[in-house]
Amino acid sequence: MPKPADLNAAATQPKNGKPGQVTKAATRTEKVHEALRQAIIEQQLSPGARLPEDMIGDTFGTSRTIAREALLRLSVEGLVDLLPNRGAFVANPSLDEGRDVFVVRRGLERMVVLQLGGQLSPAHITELRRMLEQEELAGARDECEAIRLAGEFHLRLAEMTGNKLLIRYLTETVSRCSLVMTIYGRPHSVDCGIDEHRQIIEALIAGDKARAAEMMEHHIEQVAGRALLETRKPLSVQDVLALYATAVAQD
Amino acid sequence: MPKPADLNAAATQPKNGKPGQVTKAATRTEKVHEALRQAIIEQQLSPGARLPEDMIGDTFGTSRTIAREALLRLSVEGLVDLLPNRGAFVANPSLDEGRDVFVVRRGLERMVVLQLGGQLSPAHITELRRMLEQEELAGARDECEAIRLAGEFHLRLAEMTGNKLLIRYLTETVSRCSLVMTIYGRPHSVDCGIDEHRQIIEALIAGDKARAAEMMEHHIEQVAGRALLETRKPLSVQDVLALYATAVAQD
DNA sequence: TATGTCAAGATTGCATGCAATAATCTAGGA
DNA sequence: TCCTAGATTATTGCATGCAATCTTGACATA
Repeated sequence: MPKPADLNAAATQPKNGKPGQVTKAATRTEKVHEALRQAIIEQQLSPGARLPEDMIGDTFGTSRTIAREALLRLSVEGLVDLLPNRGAFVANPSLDEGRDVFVVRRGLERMVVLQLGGQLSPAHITELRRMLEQEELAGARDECEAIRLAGEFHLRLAEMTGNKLLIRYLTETVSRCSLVMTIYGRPHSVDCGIDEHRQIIEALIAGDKARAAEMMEHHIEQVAGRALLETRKPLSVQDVLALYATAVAQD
Repeated sequence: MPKPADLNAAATQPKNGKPGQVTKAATRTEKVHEALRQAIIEQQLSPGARLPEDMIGDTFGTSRTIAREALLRLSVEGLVDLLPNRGAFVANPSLDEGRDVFVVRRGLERMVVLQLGGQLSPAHITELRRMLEQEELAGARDECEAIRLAGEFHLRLAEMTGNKLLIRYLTETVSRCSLVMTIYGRPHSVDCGIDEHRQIIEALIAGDKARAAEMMEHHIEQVAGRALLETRKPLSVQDVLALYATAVAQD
Protein backbone atom coordinates (compact mmCIF):
# COMPACT_ATOMS: atom_id res chain seq x y z
CA MET A 1 0.00 0.00 0.00
CA PRO A 2 1.31 3.47 -0.81
CA LYS A 3 2.64 5.71 1.87
CA PRO A 4 0.16 7.99 3.60
CA ALA A 5 1.98 10.95 2.12
CA ASP A 6 0.03 10.37 -1.08
CA LEU A 7 -3.08 11.39 0.75
CA ASN A 8 -1.87 14.93 0.95
CA ALA A 9 -0.97 15.11 -2.69
CA ALA A 10 -4.61 14.81 -3.65
CA ALA A 11 -7.22 17.28 -2.59
CA THR A 12 -8.38 16.23 0.83
CA GLN A 13 -11.66 14.46 0.52
CA PRO A 14 -14.47 14.24 3.00
CA LYS A 15 -13.81 10.95 4.69
CA ASN A 16 -17.23 9.78 5.66
CA GLY A 17 -18.81 9.50 2.26
CA LYS A 18 -21.72 11.86 1.86
CA PRO A 19 -23.20 11.89 5.34
CA GLY A 20 -26.19 13.75 3.96
CA GLN A 21 -28.36 14.85 6.83
CA VAL A 22 -27.98 12.17 9.42
CA THR A 23 -28.58 14.58 12.24
CA LYS A 24 -31.70 16.63 12.02
CA ALA A 25 -31.42 20.40 11.98
CA ALA A 26 -27.76 20.58 12.88
CA THR A 27 -27.36 24.24 12.13
CA ARG A 28 -29.56 27.18 13.02
CA THR A 29 -30.16 27.93 9.37
CA GLU A 30 -31.73 24.52 8.93
CA LYS A 31 -34.05 25.09 11.84
CA VAL A 32 -35.29 28.40 10.53
CA HIS A 33 -35.57 26.96 7.05
CA GLU A 34 -37.64 24.05 8.26
CA ALA A 35 -39.83 26.25 10.43
CA LEU A 36 -40.59 28.62 7.59
CA ARG A 37 -41.22 25.71 5.28
CA GLN A 38 -43.77 24.24 7.64
CA ALA A 39 -45.40 27.60 8.19
CA ILE A 40 -45.81 28.12 4.47
CA ILE A 41 -47.11 24.66 3.70
CA GLU A 42 -49.58 24.80 6.56
CA GLN A 43 -50.68 28.18 5.30
CA GLN A 44 -49.76 29.96 8.48
CA LEU A 45 -48.12 32.40 6.11
CA SER A 46 -50.45 33.38 3.36
CA PRO A 47 -49.21 33.36 -0.22
CA GLY A 48 -47.90 36.70 -1.35
CA ALA A 49 -46.97 37.84 2.14
CA ARG A 50 -43.72 39.72 2.52
CA LEU A 51 -40.90 38.08 4.44
CA PRO A 52 -38.41 40.75 5.49
CA GLU A 53 -35.09 39.44 6.70
CA ASP A 54 -35.19 41.59 9.80
CA MET A 55 -38.58 40.31 10.83
CA ILE A 56 -37.55 36.69 10.46
CA GLY A 57 -34.32 37.27 12.32
CA ASP A 58 -36.12 38.97 15.19
CA THR A 59 -38.74 36.26 15.35
CA PHE A 60 -36.27 33.44 15.59
CA GLY A 61 -33.76 35.35 17.66
CA THR A 62 -31.04 35.20 15.04
CA SER A 63 -29.41 37.63 12.68
CA ARG A 64 -30.40 38.46 9.16
CA THR A 65 -27.70 36.14 7.88
CA ILE A 66 -29.65 33.10 8.98
CA ALA A 67 -32.89 34.43 7.63
CA ARG A 68 -31.19 35.18 4.33
CA GLU A 69 -29.87 31.69 3.91
CA ALA A 70 -33.17 30.12 4.83
CA LEU A 71 -34.97 32.31 2.33
CA LEU A 72 -32.48 31.40 -0.37
CA ARG A 73 -33.07 27.72 0.23
CA LEU A 74 -36.82 28.21 0.23
CA SER A 75 -36.62 30.09 -3.02
CA VAL A 76 -34.92 27.20 -4.78
CA GLU A 77 -37.64 24.95 -3.39
CA GLY A 78 -40.15 27.27 -4.98
CA LEU A 79 -41.93 28.12 -1.75
CA VAL A 80 -40.59 31.66 -1.73
CA ASP A 81 -40.13 34.21 -4.48
CA LEU A 82 -36.92 36.16 -4.14
CA LEU A 83 -36.86 39.45 -6.00
CA PRO A 84 -33.50 41.24 -6.23
CA ASN A 85 -33.32 44.33 -4.09
CA ARG A 86 -36.97 43.87 -3.26
CA GLY A 87 -37.07 41.05 -0.81
CA ALA A 88 -38.77 37.73 -0.29
CA PHE A 89 -42.44 36.81 -0.63
CA VAL A 90 -44.32 33.65 0.09
CA ALA A 91 -44.81 32.04 -3.28
CA ASN A 92 -48.15 32.68 -4.83
CA PRO A 93 -48.31 30.44 -7.87
CA SER A 94 -50.92 31.09 -10.48
CA LEU A 95 -53.36 28.39 -11.43
CA ASP A 96 -51.32 27.64 -14.52
CA GLU A 97 -48.15 27.32 -12.50
CA GLY A 98 -50.01 25.05 -10.13
CA ARG A 99 -50.99 22.84 -13.02
CA ASP A 100 -47.38 22.78 -14.17
CA VAL A 101 -46.27 21.58 -10.76
CA PHE A 102 -48.74 18.73 -10.89
CA VAL A 103 -47.58 17.81 -14.38
CA VAL A 104 -44.03 17.48 -13.11
CA ARG A 105 -45.16 15.59 -10.06
CA ARG A 106 -47.06 13.12 -12.19
CA GLY A 107 -43.94 12.46 -14.22
CA LEU A 108 -41.75 12.09 -11.16
CA GLU A 109 -44.15 9.71 -9.45
CA ARG A 110 -44.22 7.70 -12.63
CA MET A 111 -40.46 7.39 -12.48
CA VAL A 112 -40.70 6.22 -8.90
CA VAL A 113 -43.04 3.35 -9.58
CA LEU A 114 -41.16 2.36 -12.73
CA GLN A 115 -38.01 2.11 -10.66
CA LEU A 116 -39.73 0.20 -7.92
CA GLY A 117 -41.82 -2.28 -9.85
CA GLY A 118 -40.71 -5.79 -8.93
CA GLN A 119 -37.76 -4.41 -7.00
CA LEU A 120 -39.34 -4.09 -3.57
CA SER A 121 -37.67 -5.96 -0.77
CA PRO A 122 -39.81 -7.95 1.67
CA ALA A 123 -39.06 -5.35 4.33
CA HIS A 124 -40.33 -2.62 2.02
CA ILE A 125 -43.47 -4.55 1.26
CA THR A 126 -44.37 -5.08 4.88
CA GLU A 127 -43.66 -1.45 5.62
CA LEU A 128 -45.89 -0.28 2.81
CA ARG A 129 -48.68 -2.61 3.91
CA ARG A 130 -48.43 -1.23 7.42
CA MET A 131 -48.56 2.34 6.18
CA LEU A 132 -51.66 1.45 4.24
CA GLU A 133 -53.33 0.08 7.36
CA GLN A 134 -52.51 3.23 9.24
CA GLU A 135 -53.94 5.31 6.47
CA GLU A 136 -57.19 3.40 6.62
CA LEU A 137 -57.36 3.74 10.36
CA ALA A 138 -56.70 7.45 10.27
CA GLY A 139 -58.99 7.99 7.32
CA ALA A 140 -62.05 7.41 9.41
CA ARG A 141 -60.78 9.14 12.50
CA ASP A 142 -58.44 12.03 12.01
CA GLU A 143 -58.67 13.98 8.80
CA CYS A 144 -55.50 15.96 9.37
CA GLU A 145 -53.51 12.86 10.18
CA ALA A 146 -54.86 11.17 7.09
CA ILE A 147 -53.54 13.96 4.90
CA ARG A 148 -50.15 13.74 6.55
CA LEU A 149 -49.97 9.98 6.10
CA ALA A 150 -51.01 10.21 2.48
CA GLY A 151 -48.16 12.60 1.79
CA GLU A 152 -45.80 10.38 3.71
CA PHE A 153 -46.76 7.47 1.52
CA HIS A 154 -45.61 9.16 -1.66
CA LEU A 155 -42.39 10.37 -0.09
CA ARG A 156 -41.59 6.97 1.39
CA LEU A 157 -42.14 5.36 -1.96
CA ALA A 158 -39.64 7.75 -3.51
CA GLU A 159 -37.11 7.03 -0.79
CA MET A 160 -37.30 3.35 -1.55
CA THR A 161 -35.86 3.98 -4.99
CA GLY A 162 -32.63 5.12 -3.37
CA ASN A 163 -32.26 7.68 -6.13
CA LYS A 164 -31.25 10.83 -4.26
CA LEU A 165 -32.04 13.22 -7.06
CA LEU A 166 -35.43 11.71 -7.60
CA ILE A 167 -36.10 11.89 -3.87
CA ARG A 168 -35.14 15.54 -3.74
CA TYR A 169 -37.24 16.53 -6.70
CA LEU A 170 -40.26 14.64 -5.51
CA THR A 171 -39.96 16.07 -2.00
CA GLU A 172 -39.77 19.57 -3.39
CA THR A 173 -42.63 19.01 -5.75
CA VAL A 174 -44.86 17.52 -3.09
CA SER A 175 -44.22 20.62 -0.98
CA ARG A 176 -45.18 22.83 -3.86
CA CYS A 177 -48.29 20.78 -4.48
CA SER A 178 -49.26 21.32 -0.87
CA LEU A 179 -48.89 25.04 -1.34
CA VAL A 180 -50.92 24.98 -4.52
CA MET A 181 -53.65 23.01 -2.81
CA THR A 182 -53.87 25.44 0.07
CA ILE A 183 -54.47 28.17 -2.47
CA TYR A 184 -56.79 26.50 -4.93
CA GLY A 185 -58.01 23.31 -3.32
CA ARG A 186 -60.89 23.08 -0.98
CA PRO A 187 -59.73 23.01 2.60
CA HIS A 188 -59.19 19.75 4.42
CA SER A 189 -60.11 17.42 1.63
CA VAL A 190 -58.36 14.10 1.86
CA ASP A 191 -56.63 14.30 -1.45
CA CYS A 192 -55.36 10.78 -1.76
CA GLY A 193 -57.70 7.91 -2.32
CA ILE A 194 -56.48 5.16 -0.05
CA ASP A 195 -57.80 2.53 -2.35
CA GLU A 196 -55.69 3.90 -5.17
CA HIS A 197 -52.66 3.63 -2.95
CA ARG A 198 -53.47 0.00 -2.29
CA GLN A 199 -53.85 -0.84 -5.93
CA ILE A 200 -50.58 0.83 -6.81
CA ILE A 201 -48.76 -1.18 -4.19
CA GLU A 202 -50.32 -4.41 -5.35
CA ALA A 203 -49.22 -3.69 -8.90
CA LEU A 204 -45.72 -2.92 -7.66
CA ILE A 205 -45.50 -6.13 -5.72
CA ALA A 206 -46.76 -8.07 -8.70
CA GLY A 207 -43.97 -6.46 -10.70
CA ASP A 208 -46.39 -5.00 -13.21
CA LYS A 209 -44.53 -1.76 -13.84
CA ALA A 210 -46.70 -0.55 -16.67
CA ARG A 211 -49.88 -0.93 -14.68
CA ALA A 212 -48.36 0.65 -11.59
CA ALA A 213 -47.20 3.60 -13.65
CA GLU A 214 -50.56 4.03 -15.27
CA MET A 215 -52.34 3.87 -11.95
CA MET A 216 -49.99 6.33 -10.34
CA GLU A 217 -50.47 8.80 -13.17
CA HIS A 218 -54.20 8.38 -12.87
CA HIS A 219 -53.97 8.82 -9.12
CA ILE A 220 -52.07 12.11 -9.38
CA GLU A 221 -54.45 13.21 -12.07
CA GLN A 222 -57.28 12.65 -9.64
CA VAL A 223 -55.58 14.61 -6.91
CA ALA A 224 -54.79 17.45 -9.29
CA GLY A 225 -58.35 17.42 -10.52
CA ARG A 226 -59.78 17.67 -7.03
CA ALA A 227 -57.34 20.43 -6.21
CA LEU A 228 -57.35 22.51 -9.34
CA LEU A 229 -60.59 22.10 -11.21
CA GLU A 230 -62.47 24.41 -8.95
CA THR A 231 -61.25 27.91 -9.24
CA ARG A 232 -64.16 28.78 -7.06
CA LYS A 233 -62.17 29.40 -3.95
CA PRO A 234 -62.29 33.17 -3.70
CA LEU A 235 -59.06 34.71 -4.77
CA SER A 236 -57.89 37.29 -2.33
CA VAL A 237 -57.99 40.91 -3.34
CA GLN A 238 -54.31 41.01 -4.15
CA ASP A 239 -54.57 37.91 -6.30
CA VAL A 240 -57.23 39.49 -8.46
CA LEU A 241 -55.37 42.75 -8.76
CA ALA A 242 -52.15 40.90 -9.50
CA LEU A 243 -53.77 39.58 -12.64
CA TYR A 244 -54.32 43.09 -13.86
CA ALA A 245 -50.90 44.15 -12.69
CA THR A 246 -49.19 41.48 -14.76
CA ALA A 247 -51.14 42.54 -17.80
CA VAL A 248 -50.00 46.11 -17.31
CA ALA A 249 -46.41 45.88 -16.14
CA GLN A 250 -44.70 44.64 -19.25
CA ASP A 251 -41.70 46.92 -18.86
CA MET B 1 -64.52 49.42 -7.98
CA PRO B 2 -63.35 49.33 -4.39
CA LYS B 3 -61.34 52.14 -2.94
CA PRO B 4 -57.57 51.94 -3.33
CA ALA B 5 -57.33 51.61 0.42
CA ASP B 6 -58.05 47.91 -0.01
CA LEU B 7 -54.70 47.57 -1.66
CA ASN B 8 -52.96 48.32 1.56
CA ALA B 9 -55.09 45.96 3.56
CA ALA B 10 -53.61 43.06 1.65
CA ALA B 11 -49.97 42.15 1.85
CA THR B 12 -48.09 44.21 -0.67
CA GLN B 13 -47.34 42.12 -3.73
CA PRO B 14 -44.51 42.41 -6.18
CA LYS B 15 -46.04 44.44 -8.94
CA ASN B 16 -44.32 43.15 -11.99
CA GLY B 17 -45.47 39.58 -11.92
CA LYS B 18 -42.52 37.24 -11.57
CA PRO B 19 -39.87 39.01 -13.60
CA GLY B 20 -37.70 35.94 -13.34
CA GLN B 21 -34.25 36.72 -14.60
CA VAL B 22 -34.73 39.23 -17.36
CA THR B 23 -31.41 40.83 -16.65
CA LYS B 24 -28.44 38.55 -16.69
CA ALA B 25 -26.21 38.34 -13.66
CA ALA B 26 -27.63 41.31 -11.88
CA THR B 27 -25.92 40.67 -8.58
CA ARG B 28 -22.35 39.75 -7.81
CA THR B 29 -23.46 36.51 -6.25
CA GLU B 30 -24.97 35.44 -9.55
CA LYS B 31 -21.77 36.16 -11.39
CA VAL B 32 -19.67 34.09 -9.03
CA HIS B 33 -22.27 31.36 -9.07
CA GLU B 34 -22.30 31.21 -12.82
CA ALA B 35 -18.53 31.32 -13.08
CA LEU B 36 -18.10 28.45 -10.66
CA ARG B 37 -20.80 26.51 -12.41
CA GLN B 38 -19.05 26.84 -15.74
CA ALA B 39 -15.71 25.95 -14.22
CA ILE B 40 -17.11 22.79 -12.73
CA ILE B 41 -18.98 21.67 -15.81
CA GLU B 42 -15.97 22.29 -18.02
CA GLN B 43 -13.86 20.35 -15.58
CA GLN B 44 -11.57 23.23 -14.81
CA LEU B 45 -12.23 22.24 -11.24
CA SER B 46 -11.77 18.57 -10.75
CA PRO B 47 -14.38 16.59 -8.84
CA GLY B 48 -13.60 16.25 -5.16
CA ALA B 49 -11.55 19.43 -5.02
CA ARG B 50 -11.98 21.62 -1.99
CA LEU B 51 -13.60 25.02 -2.42
CA PRO B 52 -12.75 27.19 0.58
CA GLU B 53 -14.83 30.32 0.92
CA ASP B 54 -11.76 32.47 1.41
CA MET B 55 -10.10 31.22 -1.73
CA ILE B 56 -13.19 31.89 -3.83
CA GLY B 57 -13.63 35.32 -2.33
CA ASP B 58 -10.03 36.24 -3.00
CA THR B 59 -10.17 34.91 -6.54
CA PHE B 60 -13.23 36.92 -7.48
CA GLY B 61 -12.33 39.93 -5.40
CA THR B 62 -15.33 39.66 -3.14
CA SER B 63 -15.99 38.69 0.43
CA ARG B 64 -16.78 35.27 1.77
CA THR B 65 -20.44 36.21 1.89
CA ILE B 66 -20.68 36.08 -1.88
CA ALA B 67 -18.73 32.85 -2.09
CA ARG B 68 -20.97 31.34 0.55
CA GLU B 69 -24.16 32.14 -1.29
CA ALA B 70 -22.79 30.89 -4.57
CA LEU B 71 -21.72 27.64 -2.96
CA LEU B 72 -25.13 27.22 -1.39
CA ARG B 73 -26.80 27.61 -4.75
CA LEU B 74 -24.39 25.21 -6.36
CA SER B 75 -25.04 22.66 -3.66
CA VAL B 76 -28.75 22.63 -4.38
CA GLU B 77 -27.91 22.18 -8.03
CA GLY B 78 -25.88 19.16 -7.04
CA LEU B 79 -22.62 20.45 -8.46
CA VAL B 80 -21.12 21.00 -5.03
CA ASP B 81 -21.24 18.97 -1.86
CA LEU B 82 -21.63 21.09 1.24
CA LEU B 83 -20.58 19.41 4.47
CA PRO B 84 -21.51 21.20 7.71
CA ASN B 85 -18.52 22.70 9.46
CA ARG B 86 -16.30 21.07 6.87
CA GLY B 87 -16.69 23.14 3.78
CA ALA B 88 -17.54 22.76 0.12
CA PHE B 89 -16.24 20.26 -2.42
CA VAL B 90 -16.79 19.90 -6.11
CA ALA B 91 -19.33 17.14 -6.41
CA ASN B 92 -17.85 13.75 -7.14
CA PRO B 93 -20.78 11.51 -7.89
CA SER B 94 -20.28 7.80 -7.86
CA LEU B 95 -21.10 5.77 -10.92
CA ASP B 96 -24.37 4.73 -9.34
CA GLU B 97 -25.29 8.31 -8.61
CA GLY B 98 -24.42 9.16 -12.17
CA ARG B 99 -26.78 6.51 -13.39
CA ASP B 100 -29.48 7.90 -11.12
CA VAL B 101 -29.05 11.33 -12.65
CA PHE B 102 -29.53 9.91 -16.12
CA VAL B 103 -32.61 8.03 -15.00
CA VAL B 104 -34.15 11.27 -13.82
CA ARG B 105 -33.09 13.07 -16.94
CA ARG B 106 -34.69 10.45 -19.11
CA GLY B 107 -37.95 10.90 -17.25
CA LEU B 108 -37.79 14.67 -17.45
CA GLU B 109 -37.03 14.68 -21.16
CA ARG B 110 -39.94 12.33 -21.65
CA MET B 111 -42.19 14.86 -19.93
CA VAL B 112 -40.90 17.57 -22.21
CA VAL B 113 -41.74 15.81 -25.44
CA LEU B 114 -45.10 14.64 -24.11
CA GLN B 115 -45.95 18.24 -23.35
CA LEU B 116 -44.72 19.45 -26.70
CA GLY B 117 -46.13 16.83 -29.06
CA GLY B 118 -48.43 18.55 -31.51
CA GLN B 119 -48.24 21.80 -29.52
CA LEU B 120 -45.33 23.42 -31.31
CA SER B 121 -45.98 26.80 -32.86
CA PRO B 122 -44.70 27.49 -36.37
CA ALA B 123 -42.08 29.80 -34.90
CA HIS B 124 -40.88 26.99 -32.65
CA ILE B 125 -40.70 24.58 -35.54
CA THR B 126 -38.61 26.86 -37.70
CA GLU B 127 -36.34 27.58 -34.75
CA LEU B 128 -35.82 23.89 -34.07
CA ARG B 129 -35.11 23.17 -37.71
CA ARG B 130 -32.52 25.93 -37.76
CA MET B 131 -30.88 24.61 -34.63
CA LEU B 132 -30.68 21.24 -36.29
CA GLU B 133 -28.94 22.71 -39.32
CA GLN B 134 -26.42 24.43 -37.10
CA GLU B 135 -25.79 21.19 -35.29
CA GLU B 136 -25.06 19.43 -38.54
CA LEU B 137 -22.76 22.20 -39.66
CA ALA B 138 -20.84 22.22 -36.41
CA GLY B 139 -20.79 18.45 -36.17
CA ALA B 140 -18.28 18.20 -38.98
CA ARG B 141 -16.28 21.24 -38.03
CA ASP B 142 -16.05 22.10 -34.39
CA GLU B 143 -16.39 19.30 -31.88
CA CYS B 144 -16.66 21.55 -28.86
CA GLU B 145 -19.31 23.70 -30.49
CA ALA B 146 -21.24 20.60 -31.45
CA ILE B 147 -21.42 19.50 -27.85
CA ARG B 148 -22.59 22.93 -26.78
CA LEU B 149 -25.29 23.01 -29.44
CA ALA B 150 -26.49 19.54 -28.57
CA GLY B 151 -26.97 20.60 -24.97
CA GLU B 152 -28.67 23.76 -26.09
CA PHE B 153 -31.13 21.70 -28.10
CA HIS B 154 -32.40 19.83 -25.08
CA LEU B 155 -32.64 22.97 -22.99
CA ARG B 156 -34.45 24.90 -25.67
CA LEU B 157 -36.93 22.10 -26.06
CA ALA B 158 -37.66 22.28 -22.34
CA GLU B 159 -38.12 26.03 -22.50
CA MET B 160 -40.73 25.62 -25.18
CA THR B 161 -42.98 23.82 -22.73
CA GLY B 162 -43.23 27.01 -20.70
CA ASN B 163 -43.29 24.89 -17.56
CA LYS B 164 -40.90 26.71 -15.26
CA LEU B 165 -40.42 23.86 -12.84
CA LEU B 166 -39.73 21.43 -15.63
CA ILE B 167 -37.27 23.86 -17.14
CA ARG B 168 -35.44 24.28 -13.86
CA TYR B 169 -35.21 20.59 -13.17
CA LEU B 170 -34.03 19.75 -16.64
CA THR B 171 -31.45 22.52 -16.62
CA GLU B 172 -30.09 21.27 -13.33
CA THR B 173 -30.09 17.70 -14.45
CA VAL B 174 -28.33 18.47 -17.71
CA SER B 175 -25.62 20.25 -15.73
CA ARG B 176 -25.22 17.23 -13.52
CA CYS B 177 -25.09 14.97 -16.53
CA SER B 178 -22.26 17.09 -17.90
CA LEU B 179 -20.39 16.65 -14.65
CA VAL B 180 -20.96 12.93 -14.67
CA MET B 181 -19.74 12.68 -18.23
CA THR B 182 -16.57 14.59 -17.46
CA ILE B 183 -15.85 12.01 -14.80
CA TYR B 184 -16.89 8.78 -16.47
CA GLY B 185 -17.33 9.56 -20.14
CA ARG B 186 -14.59 9.57 -22.67
CA PRO B 187 -13.40 13.08 -23.37
CA HIS B 188 -14.86 15.13 -26.19
CA SER B 189 -17.28 12.57 -27.47
CA VAL B 190 -20.21 14.13 -29.22
CA ASP B 191 -22.81 12.64 -27.01
CA CYS B 192 -25.92 13.49 -28.93
CA GLY B 193 -26.68 11.82 -32.20
CA ILE B 194 -27.90 14.56 -34.48
CA ASP B 195 -30.04 12.18 -36.42
CA GLU B 196 -31.86 11.20 -33.27
CA HIS B 197 -32.58 14.85 -32.64
CA ARG B 198 -34.04 15.16 -36.11
CA GLN B 199 -36.28 12.16 -35.70
CA ILE B 200 -37.55 13.42 -32.37
CA ILE B 201 -38.46 16.75 -33.85
CA GLU B 202 -40.24 15.15 -36.77
CA ALA B 203 -42.27 13.02 -34.40
CA LEU B 204 -43.12 16.12 -32.37
CA ILE B 205 -44.24 18.03 -35.41
CA ALA B 206 -46.32 15.09 -36.55
CA GLY B 207 -47.96 15.16 -33.12
CA ASP B 208 -47.00 11.59 -32.43
CA LYS B 209 -46.36 11.99 -28.72
CA ALA B 210 -45.86 8.35 -27.95
CA ARG B 211 -43.25 7.91 -30.62
CA ALA B 212 -41.46 11.13 -29.67
CA ALA B 213 -41.38 10.02 -26.05
CA GLU B 214 -40.05 6.62 -26.93
CA MET B 215 -37.38 8.07 -29.17
CA MET B 216 -36.32 10.58 -26.58
CA GLU B 217 -35.98 7.89 -23.94
CA HIS B 218 -33.98 5.81 -26.35
CA HIS B 219 -31.84 8.83 -27.17
CA ILE B 220 -30.99 9.55 -23.55
CA GLU B 221 -30.37 5.87 -23.01
CA GLN B 222 -27.82 6.02 -25.80
CA VAL B 223 -26.10 9.03 -24.32
CA ALA B 224 -26.04 7.45 -20.89
CA GLY B 225 -24.69 4.26 -22.36
CA ARG B 226 -21.87 6.04 -24.14
CA ALA B 227 -21.08 7.98 -21.01
CA LEU B 228 -21.39 5.40 -18.30
CA LEU B 229 -20.73 1.96 -19.66
CA GLU B 230 -17.03 2.42 -19.60
CA THR B 231 -15.62 2.82 -16.14
CA ARG B 232 -12.25 2.68 -17.73
CA LYS B 233 -11.37 6.33 -17.39
CA PRO B 234 -8.79 6.33 -14.64
CA LEU B 235 -10.16 7.54 -11.36
CA SER B 236 -8.03 10.23 -9.82
CA VAL B 237 -5.89 9.39 -6.85
CA GLN B 238 -8.30 10.86 -4.37
CA ASP B 239 -11.19 8.97 -5.91
CA VAL B 240 -9.44 5.68 -5.43
CA LEU B 241 -8.37 6.48 -1.92
CA ALA B 242 -11.84 7.72 -1.07
CA LEU B 243 -13.11 4.22 -1.69
CA TYR B 244 -10.82 2.89 0.98
CA ALA B 245 -11.57 5.78 3.28
CA THR B 246 -15.31 5.15 3.16
CA ALA B 247 -14.76 1.51 3.93
CA VAL B 248 -12.71 2.44 6.96
CA ALA B 249 -14.38 5.48 8.45
CA GLN B 250 -17.65 4.05 9.71
CA ASP B 251 -17.66 6.20 12.83
C1' DT C 1 -56.72 67.57 -10.19
C1' DA C 2 -53.09 65.13 -12.15
C1' DT C 3 -48.19 64.54 -12.87
C1' DG C 4 -43.34 64.78 -12.15
C1' DT C 5 -39.47 65.49 -8.90
C1' DC C 6 -37.13 64.77 -4.87
C1' DA C 7 -36.14 63.76 -0.14
C1' DA C 8 -36.81 60.54 3.86
C1' DG C 9 -37.33 56.00 5.42
C1' DA C 10 -37.00 51.15 4.93
C1' DT C 11 -34.76 47.02 3.19
C1' DT C 12 -31.49 44.51 0.84
C1' DG C 13 -26.41 43.67 -0.91
C1' DC C 14 -22.20 43.02 0.74
C1' DA C 15 -17.92 43.17 3.84
C1' DT C 16 -15.79 42.23 8.02
C1' DG C 17 -14.98 40.51 12.81
C1' DC C 18 -15.38 37.13 16.39
C1' DA C 19 -16.55 32.66 18.21
C1' DA C 20 -17.12 27.69 17.34
C1' DT C 21 -15.85 23.58 15.13
C1' DA C 22 -12.89 20.49 12.65
C1' DA C 23 -8.21 19.24 10.88
C1' DT C 24 -3.45 18.92 11.79
C1' DC C 25 0.57 18.72 14.41
C1' DT C 26 3.22 17.59 18.56
C1' DA C 27 4.39 15.35 22.64
C1' DG C 28 4.09 11.69 25.99
C1' DG C 29 3.28 6.88 27.38
C1' DA C 30 2.83 1.82 26.45
C1' DT D 1 7.57 1.93 17.05
C1' DC D 2 2.79 2.75 17.58
C1' DC D 3 -1.05 4.76 19.71
C1' DT D 4 -3.40 8.35 22.28
C1' DA D 5 -4.17 13.07 24.18
C1' DG D 6 -3.58 17.89 24.10
C1' DA D 7 -2.34 22.12 21.65
C1' DT D 8 -2.25 24.75 17.30
C1' DT D 9 -3.97 26.21 13.04
C1' DA D 10 -7.29 26.63 9.44
C1' DT D 11 -11.98 27.13 8.14
C1' DT D 12 -16.72 27.63 8.76
C1' DG D 13 -21.05 29.60 11.50
C1' DC D 14 -22.94 33.57 12.64
C1' DA D 15 -23.63 38.66 13.94
C1' DT D 16 -23.20 43.30 12.84
C1' DG D 17 -22.26 47.63 10.24
C1' DC D 18 -22.23 50.43 6.16
C1' DA D 19 -23.42 51.53 1.42
C1' DA D 20 -26.63 50.88 -2.43
C1' DT D 21 -31.23 50.38 -3.92
C1' DC D 22 -36.09 50.56 -3.68
C1' DT D 23 -40.45 52.46 -1.75
C1' DT D 24 -43.20 56.08 0.04
C1' DG D 25 -44.86 60.44 0.72
C1' DA D 26 -44.66 65.37 0.23
C1' DC D 27 -44.32 69.18 -2.62
C1' DA D 28 -44.14 71.93 -6.63
C1' DT D 29 -45.91 72.70 -11.22
C1' DA D 30 -48.86 72.45 -15.31
